[in-house]
Amino acid sequence: MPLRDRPPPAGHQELSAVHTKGKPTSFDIAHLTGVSQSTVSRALRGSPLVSEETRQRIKAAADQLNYKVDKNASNLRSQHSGTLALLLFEDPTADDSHINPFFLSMLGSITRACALRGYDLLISFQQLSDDWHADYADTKKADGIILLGYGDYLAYRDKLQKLAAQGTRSVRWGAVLPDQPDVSIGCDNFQGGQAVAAHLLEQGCRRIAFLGDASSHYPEFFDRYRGYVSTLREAGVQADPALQVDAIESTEQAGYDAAETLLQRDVPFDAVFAASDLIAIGAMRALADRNIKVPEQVALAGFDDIPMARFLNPPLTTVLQDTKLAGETLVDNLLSLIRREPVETHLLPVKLVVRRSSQYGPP
Amino acid sequence: MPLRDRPPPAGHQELSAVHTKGKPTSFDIAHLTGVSQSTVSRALRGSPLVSEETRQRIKAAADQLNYKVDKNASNLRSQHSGTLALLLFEDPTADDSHINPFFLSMLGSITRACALRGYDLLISFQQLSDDWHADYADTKKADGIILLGYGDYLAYRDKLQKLAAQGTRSVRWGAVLPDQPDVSIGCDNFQGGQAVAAHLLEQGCRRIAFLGDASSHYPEFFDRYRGYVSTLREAGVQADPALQVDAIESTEQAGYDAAETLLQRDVPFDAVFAASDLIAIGAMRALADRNIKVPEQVALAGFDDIPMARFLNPPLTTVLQDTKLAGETLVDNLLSLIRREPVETHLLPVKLVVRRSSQYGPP
DNA sequence: CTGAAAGCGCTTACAG
DNA sequence: CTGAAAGCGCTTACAG
Repeated sequence: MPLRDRPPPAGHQELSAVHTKGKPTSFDIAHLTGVSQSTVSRALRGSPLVSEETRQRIKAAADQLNYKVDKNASNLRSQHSGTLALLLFEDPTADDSHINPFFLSMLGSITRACALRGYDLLISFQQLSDDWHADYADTKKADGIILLGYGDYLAYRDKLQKLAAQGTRSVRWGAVLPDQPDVSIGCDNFQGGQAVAAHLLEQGCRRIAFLGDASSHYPEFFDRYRGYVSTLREAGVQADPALQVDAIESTEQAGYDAAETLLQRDVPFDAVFAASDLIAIGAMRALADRNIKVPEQVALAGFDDIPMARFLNPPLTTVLQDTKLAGETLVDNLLSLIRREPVETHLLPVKLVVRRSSQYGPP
Repeated sequence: MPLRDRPPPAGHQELSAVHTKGKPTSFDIAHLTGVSQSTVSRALRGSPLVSEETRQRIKAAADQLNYKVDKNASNLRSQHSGTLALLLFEDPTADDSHINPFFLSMLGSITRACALRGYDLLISFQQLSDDWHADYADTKKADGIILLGYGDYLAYRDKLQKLAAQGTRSVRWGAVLPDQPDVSIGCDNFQGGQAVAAHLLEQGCRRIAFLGDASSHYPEFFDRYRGYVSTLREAGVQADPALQVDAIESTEQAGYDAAETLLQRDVPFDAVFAASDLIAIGAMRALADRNIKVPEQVALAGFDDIPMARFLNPPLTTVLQDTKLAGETLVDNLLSLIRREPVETHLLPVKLVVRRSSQYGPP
């Protein structure tokens, strides 16, 4: 009652018949080298239980037959996949080929961090409305999930809860909040907001508008806003509610619209702090459309330091988030989680990058 | 001699003991619904062999237990993975978080195309020097591979050959060449080069420089170059070899350096056609550093239409590659290959996008 | 339409 | 250090 039709009857072991069909298996290597299949498996995975000489012979045979371990089989047996999944979620956008460049940078650094640690990366773009908890980890395609995206936190929060309840290992890029159900890693948005406000105050601005949602729906923007308010207050400047306009979508269009709204309110302002670079770009266009000069009439700053920020006209002052460190931190913490080690939330440092958009006078 | 310790002895079938340990399996669903495991498997995969009533019961039980098919097991058994792999290869770059934005767009559209067709996407960034043939397909983690990247074609050509020899199904984004070992899909670079040249001639330019490698090492650039030369010739303008400078790396720095080289040659030119937008951005900076005005003194055009092209100062005239269509075409053709259907190479249309960088006078 | 059985290609106790 | 066996959780002939 054999479980498999191979191995062939003894005596055939040295025959090259093993080449004939399909991809070679560990049994083929075993026949070729005259050891058991278990030994082949051990040797190839670097087990110390195999003698050096045997290992060499087995590796040589494997190379010769171009043998590769079948991951589906090894994953099934060992119950882990050596794969992480990246879920990039976003508000549904009309033009679907435009992803926020900041997330694209993150994606790059996450991919590299995974590769360096010997993990593969599955990637998936999801609408916030999708049932994205029900995926990779459940089907055993991934050992853990990295969540990345802007969106209404209160709307996807129960999805996070569900993920956690199912025991799915996940880390999320985002604000670090007191009562969150998951592990999150984010940059110090509060400090970033402070840095921008301090810089704009230094430039002599006093009526600094904020473009971006300032509520717990968008905690990252909210923290940036709070940092800005706190620094203004320390400087004895009152944050005028008429100078805050929502721009929830972190797109150029949302930024344009928010700036328009601000302009229509007809309250004076001498600076604009946009909650993201994309919003800043839209605001820049709205100001240009009204012939308002940046930085001469209005100073402008963004957040993220996406690649195009330095190529804008004028180049955009913004807050650099270290995406390389962020990607590595996300991956390392997820791997800790997978190994069932204790993990804490992290707050990564940010750095103000001053460019011409916020500086009065010539560069 | 049971192959598994479950199912438990008859009579326990209705017990909720199935919940107790780990993730549920198809056997758990079978016990719960009183059918065989085979039927569960069939029902869940939508086999017409199962009665509607049974299927409903099984689905309900599966939902209740939050059962998900283990992909490792089903992939192992059915010998396909429902996954494609994307290999993004690039010349080694110092700063590893900066990927060519054009490829990032492609990545987005490929990801979406995969999702729409029910496939998962593994992604991996590779150095050209790596042995990247030896990966996903061999280990059965992916059914096929999409190759994407700039690089020295002659250098990675035998890797393609090796891939093909191993029977790995793959498609590549790139130039469509006569004797290539694989299926490639690319945009009509020749026509794009023609369009740029025709436009610049129309603007009155006669001494049009070309920044980018013009050899079979970089077939895409070469095709753009050939399109440019052919259109010049048709207009009775001789392409001056002194006006062509290599910029093999498709980075801003390479563009800057190429423009510098051109300027040092001290030959007159009234336009620059950069083989990619990144090269054009570098050239723009080099020209600005010498106080040469674009477009007043030198018209400038790029290729790719990366997102930042329209935000440059001045906005960059360039050639739009339809990344959405490109991603879909790549995925569809790879799926055809996997189904062993005949597949041909494709040439996708391009579109000239005229912006201020190439237009004399005010916009 | 349904079930019992085989088997995908590994890893990992277990025994020596 | 090595081998024989069990078993990971499915899919898919095969038989009814």
